[in-house]
Amino acid sequence: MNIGEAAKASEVNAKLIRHYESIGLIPKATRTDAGYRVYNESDVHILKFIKRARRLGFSMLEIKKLVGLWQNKRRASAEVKQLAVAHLEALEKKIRDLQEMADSLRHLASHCQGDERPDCPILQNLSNECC
Amino acid sequence: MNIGEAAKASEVNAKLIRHYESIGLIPKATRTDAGYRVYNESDVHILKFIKRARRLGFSMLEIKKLVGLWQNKRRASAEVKQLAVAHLEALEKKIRDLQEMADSLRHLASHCQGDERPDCPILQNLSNECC
DNA sequence: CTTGACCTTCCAACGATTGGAAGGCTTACA
DNA sequence: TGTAAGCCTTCCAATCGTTGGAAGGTCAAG
Repeated sequence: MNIGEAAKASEVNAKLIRHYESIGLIPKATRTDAGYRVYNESDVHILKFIKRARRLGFSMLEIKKLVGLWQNKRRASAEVKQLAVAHLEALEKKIRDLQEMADSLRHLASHCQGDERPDCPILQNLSNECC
Repeated sequence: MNIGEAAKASEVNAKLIRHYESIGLIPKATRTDAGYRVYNESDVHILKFIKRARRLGFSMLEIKKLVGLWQNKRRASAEVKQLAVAHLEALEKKIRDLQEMADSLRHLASHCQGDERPDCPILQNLSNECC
């Protein structure tokens, strides 16, 4: 399987696969005589694993650790859970932050007439010394 | 006021002020003979405006537009509101996405024993062909 | 006159991904 | 056998907002 076929099979962009190799997230692929990267089902499996972890919002560093734990048959599930919970808490914090922004903005927007007149509580708020 | 004083007054890092100038978000500051940037209260006001807009999650491009609208006394509040609502919707979408990630992860983590044994539904899920 | 605290510019990094350019390889078709 | 399309390769750059450092000039106090 060359990189294009592996990309199709894993649904991970070929460029991204090379990138993952360059940052050491996946091992260096073996090459054909012409220098083409060669992949097998197992490599595709790792790529799919990575893609799913990305969908859960894990960072590359976290995924590197997850892949390591995944491939270590003797890992303790506590290690995985700790990583997952830490990430979960980061996600929840980010959600709270965004929620706060959205709430403020919703409040401001709801008080703005949104017509042709210049008066605008949104700009007033951004402009105000207070708050 | 030199850049350090303006930074203190606006609570915007001096490096960031230079950066904002370089991307055209704020006008080029006048200089002393020695080349030092000079700021006044009005500049600090703009910087505070920018900082508050950042806190609401607006992008630099959006803030550039907001500053323009803010300084245009004849703007229609509808223009501001449109910008705000578009950003609000983007925020809400991001929140939904993160919420989905968090929900999935919470579900997985809750089913993981988190002990010394290797069995781990989190890794199983990431590894699975299905889903 | 020196020291330290400021200022200047330029260059680079973060994280994850995407894009392009320039060149080599493979495959299919005339 | 030639050639053209469509792969592959590497390298470099851009995104976004911010932060960091290096190397050098300036200012104010001791």
